[in-house]
Amino acid sequence: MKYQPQKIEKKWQKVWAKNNYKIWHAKDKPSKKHIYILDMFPYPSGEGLHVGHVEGYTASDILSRYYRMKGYDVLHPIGWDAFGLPAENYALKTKKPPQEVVPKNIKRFKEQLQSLGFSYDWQREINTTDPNYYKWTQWIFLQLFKKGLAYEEEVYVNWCPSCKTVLADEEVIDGKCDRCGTPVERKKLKQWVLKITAYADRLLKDLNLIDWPERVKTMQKNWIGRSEGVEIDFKLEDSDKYITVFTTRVDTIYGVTYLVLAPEHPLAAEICAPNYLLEVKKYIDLSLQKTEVERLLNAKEKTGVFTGSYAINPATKERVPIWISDYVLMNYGTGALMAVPAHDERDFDFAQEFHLPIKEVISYDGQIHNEILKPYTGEGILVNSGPFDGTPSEIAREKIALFINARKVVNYKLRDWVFSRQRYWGEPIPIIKCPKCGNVPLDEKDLPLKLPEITKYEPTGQNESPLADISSWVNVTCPRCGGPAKRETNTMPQWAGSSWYYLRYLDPKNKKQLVNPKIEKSWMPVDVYIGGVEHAVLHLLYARFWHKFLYDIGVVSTLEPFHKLINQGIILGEDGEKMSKSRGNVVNPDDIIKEYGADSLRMYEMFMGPLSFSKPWNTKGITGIYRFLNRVWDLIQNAFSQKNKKKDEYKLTPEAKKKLQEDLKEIERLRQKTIKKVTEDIEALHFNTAISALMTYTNALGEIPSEYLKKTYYETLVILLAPFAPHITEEMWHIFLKHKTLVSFEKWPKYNEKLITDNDVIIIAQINGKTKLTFKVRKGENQKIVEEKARKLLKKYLNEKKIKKTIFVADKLVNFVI
RNA sequence: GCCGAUGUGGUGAAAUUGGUAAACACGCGAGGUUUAGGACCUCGUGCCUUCUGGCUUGUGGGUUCGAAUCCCACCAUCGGCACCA
Repeated sequence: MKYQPQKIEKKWQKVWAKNNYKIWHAKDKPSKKHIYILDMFPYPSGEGLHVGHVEGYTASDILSRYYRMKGYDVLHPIGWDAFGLPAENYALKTKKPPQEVVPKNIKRFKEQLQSLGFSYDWQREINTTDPNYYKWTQWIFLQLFKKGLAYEEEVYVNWCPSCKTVLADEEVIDGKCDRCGTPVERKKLKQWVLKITAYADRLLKDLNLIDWPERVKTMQKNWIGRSEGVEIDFKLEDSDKYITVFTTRVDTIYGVTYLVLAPEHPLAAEICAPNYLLEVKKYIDLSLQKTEVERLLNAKEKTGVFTGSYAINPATKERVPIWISDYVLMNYGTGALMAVPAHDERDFDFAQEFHLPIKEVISYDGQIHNEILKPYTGEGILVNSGPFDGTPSEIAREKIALFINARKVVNYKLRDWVFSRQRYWGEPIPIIKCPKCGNVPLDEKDLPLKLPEITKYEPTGQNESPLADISSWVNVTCPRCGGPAKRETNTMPQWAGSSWYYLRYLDPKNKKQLVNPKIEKSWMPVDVYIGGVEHAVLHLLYARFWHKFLYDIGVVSTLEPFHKLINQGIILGEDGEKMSKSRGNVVNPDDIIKEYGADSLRMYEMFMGPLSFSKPWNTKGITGIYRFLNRVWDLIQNAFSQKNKKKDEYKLTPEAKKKLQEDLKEIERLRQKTIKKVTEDIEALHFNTAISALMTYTNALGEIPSEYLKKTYYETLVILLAPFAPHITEEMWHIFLKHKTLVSFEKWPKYNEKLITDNDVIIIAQINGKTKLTFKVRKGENQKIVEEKARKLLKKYLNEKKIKKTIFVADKLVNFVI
């Protein structure tokens, strides 16, 4: 009988699917031995599943199947992240409403996931666009609102003219929209904002509690961007007003030769001297029109304008000119800075451009330098700094801060999360805008606030969501005063639903609570979370923020949602380039499954290399795995089909008999070794080497006539292979090994460390650290005997030379230094 | 520029408590089987060589009896951030 994956796989998928996948269903209250293994849930796009999904999902499936066989209660759920721009844009493109397109895409994704044999708990399936789900997304928003962490503010926001909506900072890459690549514009708009900055410190600090890849932690650290410094007030000349600046380097205050305000700074126009006003206004207008891309393009060439006004340096009492320039960002620090051109590159460039003085105050060698060709940005000894001359930077910072009465502050690069979108396909924000009462939250009992079905869902581009056009939905009475009011028409961003979905899996049908606290406590946190690195500062940061908030209001019991994070690498096309339609190098999993079967696809992707590496696809490589599965199939089929095969040891020559005895001993050692290797490799997610070990074991089994091998040897292979290739192993277990049970729930074998090592060990014989030969001795053999043996064997190399030193490592090596 | 990761055969890679470098595959070569192709099976396959051995883990140095592995400097590739005061 030939191995026919197409037939076998369908057959076992049907068996597993019985009673809505009951066999994979996790208990609400697990036993102590439990593990929560989570995938980043897919966005059901129109393109269907790609091989990158398959990689991460196979890894988590192997883990889940392994831990089930180990006797764990395993929670391994899946669902759909279906709100947001991609689905809406796809709907617009195909001219069908999202309500129609999204379920179709989900259906296709579900079929694809099932065709791969993933052991998901489908009874816990969730969908972020289901009102029963987003009811709780809206509920979380209301809690944030009640705690003052969701607020409306007129801010400069990123506006994508193509997607016709505002974007969060995290969604802007190099000044361009993350979705469509259009350069974003700056617009001042009133938007809903979530106060993620209130959690900046904890988001940073608690990175120490979690087992995440270093690079993801670093990205989050950089994104949060904490820096300690001081705020200093510079009094304006001839006025009582102050300009407050932020600096991390108060030690350079004697080197301040001018101040700079951001063009958006509220005082920018106000402080301007009358005869400079025209110029200043022109500059401000011009810089506000620039897109972020334009502004960054010529970052090296500084532009700016003098206001004609001066402020007083609180340390030197000197007057310093006040300039305006777009190299100062309004949304960092105070939107104003003290410029120290001698010790800051940007200030240096600006000072050169406008011929402003450059004054050295930090010396790297204690000397004073007449000419400064390059700013020195490091620390050193203060010079030209009055009473602080000779003080090291670090100490000077403390002393000067005290001297001028500066306030210690901590600044973050992290900005509050712009949370409203002017688009249709998202969760409606549950707020009513009343002319009298302001923003009134919806009563919790009125949730979910359903997204109305409409015919015109194209974005308007008028800073409003298409929902604004449905007067029957928009116009309501104020729940507080009963007067006429309107609903908030903006919707939530794509990231809302995914910021807490891992909690809903625990209790997906609960109508009264987001999650039952008892169930939450018994499963959380997520033990292993597998997904792409592209979410490092988006989803993973937002989810941590919401989780910490939910912790504060008592909904969850853990400080962090995801204990261990694994990033799978990107699978590149055969040409080594990123897979893309335009390059024509996309590999479709459906085609591979059709030709080789899901088991081969799963195993190939695991065999390609370490999970976290980016690696190119190689269709030839999959034939290697396919051949392997065929070999396993034939091996086991042959072993159990030739009924008449008999042991005929008596026919063997004494030498052959001896060899057989040794081979049988060796294969038992290898079996033990393989169990150990596969077990440890799965737990460490080293699937590529686990598969190698299985191949080695299979090759060795093939060397020995099956009539001399006990059934256990083949069973071990099938069991160890089961998490990787669930279909073929289920079939072999049933058809060839004649079991009535499912191998998916067979007990994972244990190994015996004692049986792994031989009585004989191989000793490496070296001269001056170079290996010359190896020889066998009994395990634990006496040092003298081993050395003597080595000396004899190495005679021709040693030839009478004096041995200066001998290094002996028990059971490992002898090294003669001559 | 800053931060992070990585560098080993023709290819994907293995070996990380320092102890036989290249496991397991792909590819390639030879042979078998086959009408042929494909599939399958067997053997070989880091480089150089005077066949004795010598060399080899991005480059250069160091520590050590011994380094892919530890330390220092440099180079390259990938990813992230980038006028953040």
